[in-house]
Amino acid sequence: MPTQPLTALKPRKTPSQSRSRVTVDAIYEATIQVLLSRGMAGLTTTGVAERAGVSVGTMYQYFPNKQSLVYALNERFLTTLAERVEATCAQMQGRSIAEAAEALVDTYWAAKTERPELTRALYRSVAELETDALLRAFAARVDKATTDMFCRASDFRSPDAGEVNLLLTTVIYGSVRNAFERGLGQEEIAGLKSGLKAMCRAYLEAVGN
Amino acid sequence: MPTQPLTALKPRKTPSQSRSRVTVDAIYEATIQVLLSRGMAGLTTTGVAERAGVSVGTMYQYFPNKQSLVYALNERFLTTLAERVEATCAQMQGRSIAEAAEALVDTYWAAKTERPELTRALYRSVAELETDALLRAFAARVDKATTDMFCRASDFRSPDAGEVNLLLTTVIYGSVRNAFERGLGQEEIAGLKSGLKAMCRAYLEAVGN
DNA sequence: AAATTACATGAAGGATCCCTCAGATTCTGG
DNA sequence: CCAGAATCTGAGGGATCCTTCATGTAATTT
Repeated sequence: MPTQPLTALKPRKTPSQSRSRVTVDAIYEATIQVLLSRGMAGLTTTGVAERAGVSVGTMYQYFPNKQSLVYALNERFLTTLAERVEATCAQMQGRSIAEAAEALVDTYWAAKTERPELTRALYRSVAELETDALLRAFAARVDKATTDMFCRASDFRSPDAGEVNLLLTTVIYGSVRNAFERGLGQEEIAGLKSGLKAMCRAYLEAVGN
Repeated sequence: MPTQPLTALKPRKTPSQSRSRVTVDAIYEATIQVLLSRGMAGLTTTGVAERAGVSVGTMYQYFPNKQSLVYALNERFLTTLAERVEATCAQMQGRSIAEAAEALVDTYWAAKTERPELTRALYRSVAELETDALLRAFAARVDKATTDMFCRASDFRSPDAGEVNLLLTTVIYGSVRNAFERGLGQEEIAGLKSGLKAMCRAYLEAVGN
C-alpha cells in the first residue's frame, strides 16, 4: 500500500501549432489502438509511437511517461461520461425518482456501450494505474449531480437522499460493468437493461416513493 | 481440445515430499503478501522468492512462469467461492426466490468481505491476466447452481429461469464489486447490503413471484 | 551404503523496454 | 528572408526483470 512517489501524469506540454495538435491526436488514437490489440501488458512506448507514425522522442515531449498515456485516456472518457450524466440529471429535474433512475440507466448504459471494446480496455487499464484520485474525483462529481436530481424529484420524501443515491448508483454502475464482463448477446443485454430498470422501479415503489 | 495458451499457467510439478509442500505454501503466501504490498506491477519473481524464503530456481520448479502464480491464486479463490455458493444453493432449495436471492447476497458478500484487501488485489490482478477461460468456467459453474436453485424455488412460475438468474446474479455480483471499488465505511456498507436485498425482494414481488 | 530420485541454489544470460539528449527540421513573427 | 521558437528524430544508455542451468544437498529406495 505504500505508494511510490507520485509520478507525473499530466501532459507535459500543450501543442501550439496545428502540426503538433495532429501529432497529439495521433498519439491518443494510437494508444487506443494498441490497447485494444495488444492489451495493457503489450502497450509499449515505442509501439504507440510507431502506430502513431511519430518518434518516441516526440511522444515524450507531450507525455511525461507511459502511464500518462492511459491516464489521459481515462480522464477524457470519464469527463465525457460525467458531462453526459450531468446533462441527464439536469434534464430530469422535477420528474419522479423512478423516471430519473431509469434515465440514469439509459445514459450510463449508452455511454459504456457506444465503444464496448474501448470501455472494456479502460476498465482493465484502471487496475494497473494509480487512478484512484481520478476515479474518486469523478465519483464525487457524478454523485453530486445524481444526488441533486433525486433530491429535487417530484416524489422525493425520504430524509436521506445520499442513501438512496448510493444504493441506486452502486447497483446501476455495478450491474453495467458486470454485464460487460460476461460475454452476452444482444437480446440478453436488452433483457438485462429493462430488468434493471424494473428493479429500480419496484424498489422505489416498495419504499414508498 | 483446450487451446494451448502461449504460456502455461498450470503448476509445473506437484510436491511429493513434505519439505516441498511447505515450500509451495510459502510461495503462495508470499505471492499474496507481495501483491498486497507492492501491487501487480511490483510483483517480481525474485521478490516473491525472497519473501517466501526460497530461491528463484525453487519457485520455477513448481511454477512455469510469473503469471502462473497469480493464476493459481485466482483459481484457489474462485473455487472456494464457487463451493460456498453451491452450498448456499443446496441449502436454499425449496425456499422462495426472494429468500434464495437474499441468501445469495449474504454468501457472496461474506466471501468477498472476509479478506477485503485480497479481494481487491485479485479483482485487479484479473485485468492483467489471461483469466478469461478461468472466469468463464467459474461463471458457468456458479450459474448452474443458482439457476437450479431458482428453478426449484417454492414460488417459481416464470417460464424462463435463466432470465431471472441472469438479472439477479448480474445485479448482485456487480453491486458487490462496485461497493468494493468505492471506499466506504461500515454503516454505508451495511446499508447497501440491506438495500440490495430490498431491491431484489421488491422486484420479485412486483414481477409476481 | 550406494544409487536414485527429489529438492534447492543463485549467478548470469538474454530480452525487453523506458526515457533522454544532441542535433536536425519546420514553422512563425518581424 | 532571417532569427528564434516549436517540433521532430531515433539510436542508445541504463535499468529491470524473467528464466535457465550447472551444481550442490537432502530424502528415499534398493
